[in-house]
Amino acid sequence: MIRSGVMPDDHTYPFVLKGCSDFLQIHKGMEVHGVVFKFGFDRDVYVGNTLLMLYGNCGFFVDAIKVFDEMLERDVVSWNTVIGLCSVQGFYEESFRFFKEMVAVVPVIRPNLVTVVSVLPVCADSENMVMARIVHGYVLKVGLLGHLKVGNALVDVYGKCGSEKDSKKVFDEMEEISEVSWNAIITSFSFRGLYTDALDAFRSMIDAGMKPNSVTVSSMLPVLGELGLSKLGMEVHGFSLRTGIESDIFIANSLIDMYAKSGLSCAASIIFNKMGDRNIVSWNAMVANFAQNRHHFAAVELVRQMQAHGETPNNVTFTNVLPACARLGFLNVGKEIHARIIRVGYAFDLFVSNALTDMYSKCGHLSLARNVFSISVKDKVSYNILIIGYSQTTNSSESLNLFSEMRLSGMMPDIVSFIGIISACANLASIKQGKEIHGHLIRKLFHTHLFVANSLLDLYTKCGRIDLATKIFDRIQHKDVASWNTMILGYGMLGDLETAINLFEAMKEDGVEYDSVSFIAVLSACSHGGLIEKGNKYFKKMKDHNIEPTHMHYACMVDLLGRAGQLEEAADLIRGLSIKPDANIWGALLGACRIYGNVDLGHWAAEHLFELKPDHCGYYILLSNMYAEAERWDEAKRVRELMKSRGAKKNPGCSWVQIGDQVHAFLVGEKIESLDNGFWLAESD
DNA sequence: GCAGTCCAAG
Repeated sequence: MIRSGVMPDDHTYPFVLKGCSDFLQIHKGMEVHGVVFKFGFDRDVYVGNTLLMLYGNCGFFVDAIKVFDEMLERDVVSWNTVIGLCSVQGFYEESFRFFKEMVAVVPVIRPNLVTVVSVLPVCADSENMVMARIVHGYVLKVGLLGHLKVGNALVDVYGKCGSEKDSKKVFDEMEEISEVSWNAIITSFSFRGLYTDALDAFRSMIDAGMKPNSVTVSSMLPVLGELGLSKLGMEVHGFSLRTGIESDIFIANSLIDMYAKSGLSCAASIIFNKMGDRNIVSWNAMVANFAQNRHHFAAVELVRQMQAHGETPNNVTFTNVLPACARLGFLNVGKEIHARIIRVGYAFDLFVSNALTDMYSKCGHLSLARNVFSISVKDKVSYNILIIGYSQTTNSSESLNLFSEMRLSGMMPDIVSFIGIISACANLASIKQGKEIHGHLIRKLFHTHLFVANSLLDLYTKCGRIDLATKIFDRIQHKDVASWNTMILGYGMLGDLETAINLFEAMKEDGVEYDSVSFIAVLSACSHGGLIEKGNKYFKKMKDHNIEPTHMHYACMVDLLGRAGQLEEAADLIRGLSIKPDANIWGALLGACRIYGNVDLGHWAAEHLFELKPDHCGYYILLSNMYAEAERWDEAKRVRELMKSRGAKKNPGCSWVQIGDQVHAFLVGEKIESLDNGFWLAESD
């Protein structure tokens, strides 16, 4: 053009600049900017707007703002562009400032539809309800509400700001509704955790004759997963296959999530394996699938594999894999991950730091958990993790301290916090404090919550108030397996074995499936009552319920046989085990040998216990006492010396609370030594 | 220029 002698004018430059902007040719663009400036064309509003877009698109945000500031004339496009740029950069406050300026300072230029639908998502991202209402007010004032896109954006923004009621109100008043509107209202509900409402909206959408699209499906699948409606999920899966949207990566990812949350781990794996291309979300969903469905090792392994596939773990990956480490007790893997988290800068992510706190707590390192907690941002969940963590240690009173600290820092305790402190009171056998909390719960109407009621059962049974526990138990509408188990354990502990066994039978009639703990409860009741036949019957019954006996079940059986004096049978049971016997099993045998004075078998059991728990003084004392009773003084002395040489420390004296605690812990399957040892220990010490 | 997938505590 120039070569042919025609001079470009102010109508030419916007096109040239637009070209530079679209192809991110910043250097060419700057050259043109120079020319424009030289000829004074930059005063032209169109030229100014294209310069703004050029710098904005090429990532030169500061230069873009400079252009905007220096513009002599601005139109609505200039304002909309600068608002859009701020929004892309995440400068939410600047977006709002420009919007407000536009409304107030510039009377000729009125924000239009484009402005509104640019600003509203910014309100949504920053969850700024105040700003959303300001924009909404403006929309009403200038009559923009009739526009479908404005309505949709409002429905969305209210949902993201946490007010599904406002979403619904806008939605109901909209003149025109599209699938986008339906999708927006569905996500509003699901964002607030109102999954049933989301499902209702989805059904209404179909009733209204609107066809769900891929966005609808990818928003609905997590809802179905949360509600555990895998059947409906499968139907939606079928729908996706028929309509050909199943190859959409969002859909595939949410299918993995839906199947994972419904406990259908294999179905999730099939989707994952079939996927053509995967992104980080696909891998994360799959890690979550393994972690949530108790394939903890596979979860850890998959994080390795994803890196072999060139994917870098992010904050979500870490929050997914840490619970798996916690459950496996993989402290060292957890520490490695922690180091990695610090290196890549995710340590300040709330979810990540909470997952780390929980990992350390579950691995039994409360002091490390506390370290993470103290240097991180905290929310209710952070406190709850530690409250629950300490509640299961000998330092349960720390739970109560944290509970007060949490309230002092202005956080409202929720159901989980209460479950934690009730559990702490139960471990402290602190009935007075427990009752106070119970009263508090009633005032808050939390007491009817199943998990809360179950922890109250635990409190009262541990404190020996089975009468109060029974009162609560009878009032629970839909008792779950834990409610029944706690009561069976409670009666078993009290020695009311008949009631314990009756409850076990009643549980089945109530339609509640037995779990592993139910059998521990009933077997220990049988062993305390010397009910060998019943015990054997229940032990055999486990197979019918597809429950693999664990160490604890075998320990109960050894205890059952041993207490009844069938020491050889108990020893045979141990010899025939396909798993390596643990301290509980040997401990049960040793306890029984002590009762019947069988020194040889006792010695055999103790040898294994010394190997498994060399620092534990109780076993040495027990064996030494047995030799002493058999008047085998030399051997008694030798065991005492062995104990000294290994540095095993005597436990401080046991109060009845600690004994009760050990008894209960034994019954519910904690790895604390067997019942008798607790009593003997107290006696020997 | 409006709608979408993965995340911690019981």
